[in-house]
Amino acid sequence: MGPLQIKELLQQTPDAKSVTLKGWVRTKRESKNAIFIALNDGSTIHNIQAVAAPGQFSAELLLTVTTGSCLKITGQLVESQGSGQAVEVKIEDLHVYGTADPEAYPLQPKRHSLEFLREIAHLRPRTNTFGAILRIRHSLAFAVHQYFNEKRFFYLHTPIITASDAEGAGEMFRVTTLDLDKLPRTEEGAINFKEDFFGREANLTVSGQLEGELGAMALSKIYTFGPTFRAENSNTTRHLAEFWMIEPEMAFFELEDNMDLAEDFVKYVIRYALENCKDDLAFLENRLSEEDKNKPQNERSIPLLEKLSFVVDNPFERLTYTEAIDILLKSKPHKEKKFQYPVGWGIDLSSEHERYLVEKHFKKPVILTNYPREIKSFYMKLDDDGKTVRAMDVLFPGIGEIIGGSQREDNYEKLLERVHEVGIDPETIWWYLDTRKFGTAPHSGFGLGFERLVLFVTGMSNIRDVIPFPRYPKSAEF
RNA sequence: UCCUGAAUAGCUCAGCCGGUUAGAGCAUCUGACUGUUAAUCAGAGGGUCGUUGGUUCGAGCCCAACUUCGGGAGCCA
Repeated sequence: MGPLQIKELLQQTPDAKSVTLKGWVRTKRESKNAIFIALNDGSTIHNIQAVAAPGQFSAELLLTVTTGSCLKITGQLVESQGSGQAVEVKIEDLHVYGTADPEAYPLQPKRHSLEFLREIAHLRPRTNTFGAILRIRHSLAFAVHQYFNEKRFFYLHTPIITASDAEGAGEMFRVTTLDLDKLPRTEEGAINFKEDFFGREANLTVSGQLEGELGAMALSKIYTFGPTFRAENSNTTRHLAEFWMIEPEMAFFELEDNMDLAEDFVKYVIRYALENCKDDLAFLENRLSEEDKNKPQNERSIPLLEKLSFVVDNPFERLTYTEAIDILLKSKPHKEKKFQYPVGWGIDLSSEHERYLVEKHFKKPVILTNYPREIKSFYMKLDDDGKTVRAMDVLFPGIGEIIGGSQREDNYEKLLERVHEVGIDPETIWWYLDTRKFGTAPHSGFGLGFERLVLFVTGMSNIRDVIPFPRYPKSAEF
């Protein structure tokens, strides 16, 4: 099963047993009586210190041990003579797997900007910051599956390629095998997609929800967790063209059950990270507070662990859209005309409004419900007043909307009416409408953008830094 | 896509009112020192200033376009 990793070795008792280390050099320090090599293999944020005696190895060999080079070291695990670490490895044999020319290797032992690291996304996982982020990302993904498994949800694999263009969740990436230089035409001159691979137009999915509902109407509780694609020309710190989405869908869940699940779920995965990623979170918290030292007092943020614990330990604030509008109308920024966009019943809340509610008024996560039907999707269940729908958005400080969900319209006639209203051809989603024809049931679900969750938990500020290889307009290098 | 700011050494930045040979810190290399902790001290090498065009006797600095990046907004998860 491979050699012991540094994470395990650091926990062992230093009894001079022979061990093998494999990893990448972070720093090398040479002194009169000893040569110190800090080695990291990504299993933990911590490095292990390996020590050689001067003259033990040739100068030529030592010259190739530079930051970024990869080594295999065998030696004895002993108690460290220096302070700063409990154990270290007394080197007996040293082999260089791969060198890293210090003049050419871009990661040197100094602080680099996140913007620069984005340009070298193939190497940035080797930094402390990205190592921590990627390990936390893994733990959160694992917690997602563990949570749903414990709650008896089934993991449903919804298609990545879809022929449905009715979801209305955004611009789509086209999938085709047609020769772009020689497009087949119909007699009318339009592109003839009958000759395309699927015999029709196809795209990358923008959401697995509609297929998720099909699963819920058979298995009762399902969730999806997969990549999602939006061809929007969005250039922000919160959007990606390719991102991972978690979408549970539950039969016999009403809006309140949906909210309970969303809150419980988010708290569970954050708690999992708090319990299982202590070292990485502590590193990121420290990194953030170092950054904060350069900021004026009033712009400093609360420490990361404190922020996460607060979210886990306190109930989310729940209120209706109508109540939220009332709060905004009575708010100071509205009275002083500080809002850029006008406030009034019927508006789609802009991020300044959401930020006011979450960050200024309630100072905690907020769940907004019962939005006007006009600003929400066709599949959301109409309230009895006919004006609002059973929608819910979970808003997080600094992130904005992290979850969007609703109770779904389960009445065939009402759903069909909405389909016509928003201009969807019912023929294209006949299979979706069939669920309301055959054994319809009240059901609910929501979607959570995984990267936004990772953004919140790591305290990072740009979504491009919480996915290994971000995809966004004009960027698909790696 | 819109608004706004930026682009100078490997990285992070400074560069005065347009004027001789473009500076610093970190990194790298060399030396000294040291059971060191992203060590410390000294020295060295390294850039034609994003691209194109323009204004000018003269442009890193002024103007225009383009490209890329940051921040904000919209769309959303």
